[in-house]
Amino acid sequence: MQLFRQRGYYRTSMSDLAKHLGLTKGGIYHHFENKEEIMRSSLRATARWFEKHVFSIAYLPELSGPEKLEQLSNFIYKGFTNHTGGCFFANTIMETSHVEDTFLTEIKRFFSLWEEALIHIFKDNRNATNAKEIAQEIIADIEGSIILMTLHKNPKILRRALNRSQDKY
Amino acid sequence: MQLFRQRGYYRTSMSDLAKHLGLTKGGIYHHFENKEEIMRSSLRATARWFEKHVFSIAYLPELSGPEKLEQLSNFIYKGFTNHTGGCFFANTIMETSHVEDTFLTEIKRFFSLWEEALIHIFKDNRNATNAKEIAQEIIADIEGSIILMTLHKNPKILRRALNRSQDKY
DNA sequence: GTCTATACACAGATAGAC
DNA sequence: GTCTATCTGTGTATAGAC
Repeated sequence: MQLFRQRGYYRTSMSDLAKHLGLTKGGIYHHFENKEEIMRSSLRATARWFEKHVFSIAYLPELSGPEKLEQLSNFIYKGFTNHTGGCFFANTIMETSHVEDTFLTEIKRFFSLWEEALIHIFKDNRNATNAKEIAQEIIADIEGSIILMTLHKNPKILRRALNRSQDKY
Repeated sequence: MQLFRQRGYYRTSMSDLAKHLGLTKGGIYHHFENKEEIMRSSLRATARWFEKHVFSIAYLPELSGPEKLEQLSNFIYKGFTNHTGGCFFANTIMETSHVEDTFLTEIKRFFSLWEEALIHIFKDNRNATNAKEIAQEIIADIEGSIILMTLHKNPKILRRALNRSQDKY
C-alpha cells in the first residue's frame, strides 16, 4: 500500500513489493493472485480507512457543521500530504484510467463516500441540490490543490484549500 | 505528444511511438536521444501552444476582464477534455513527481504561465496578493474538476468549474 | 534517415523443492 | 508459507547495413 501510494502502480514492481515485505517475488503469489489484486486490495483498504476514521466524522451527532468540517479538514490534511504521495485515488485515476478502467470501481467508491459525507454536513444548511454542488466544489478544490502542493512542494497550498472549504458552511 | 497525453509516460513505450510515427524503434533514435527527451519535447510544445493560443488572450487590450475569462474558459475546455486525456501537465506530475523530478521544470513553466495570465486579468479588479490568491484558486478548482470529469466521464463537471471561474471576476 | 538485428535488463508470473 | 530457479514477454537502447 505504502509503495503504491508513493510511487504509483506502474513504477512499483513485484520485486519492489517483495523487498519491502521481506519476501521473495515468488512468495507473494501465495497471498495474491497477481499485481492487480494487490493494488485493488490496497485501494480498498485505504478507502475503508477513510470511511472509518475520516468520513465518519460527518455523521457524529454531537458535532456542529463547522466542527465537522474542521475535524474532517485536519484528517484530510494528514492523509493527503506530500509525504504520503498526495491522494492515492486521484493519482491512480490519472495514471491508469486513460488506458483501462481497471480500478474505476474502487476509486469511484472512495469519491462517493467523500461526497456523501460532505452532502450530509451541508444538508442541514442548504437544499439537496445545492449541498451536492458545494460538496463537488470542495472535492475539486482540494484535489486540484493537492496537485499544486505536489508541484510546488508546499503543503500550505492544501491547508488554504481546506480553510476555504470550512468557509463555505 | 498525442500518445503521451493519452496514455501517460510509462504506459507509452518506444514501440508504441514507433508504430504511430510509422517508423521502427531504432529509427526514432536518429531524431531523439532517448525517451525522456521525447517527453520533454512534447511537454514544451504543449506549453508553447497554450502560451500562444490560450494564455495570450489575457493580454489582449481590446477585451474586458469577463470577456478574457470567457474566451480563456472556452479554450481550456477544448484543450482539457476527456478525449485529449485531461491536463497533460497535471497527469505528468502525478505520474512522475513522487519518484523523480525529471519533468518538473517544464511542468512548473506551464503553471506559471497560466497563473500569470489570470493574475493579469484580475489585477484590474483587485490588489496584487488577492489577484494571485484567486488565480491559484481557479487553477486548483479546474485541475480538481478535470480529475472528477475523468472519473465520471462527464465533461460538464469541467464546464461548471470554468463557469465558476468566470463568476469570480 | 530508416532499416534489421540484437544486446541487456527487468517486468510479471509459474513450478516445484523444502 | 517461503524459497530458488526459471519462463516468457517486453522494456530502452545500440550497432551497423543500406
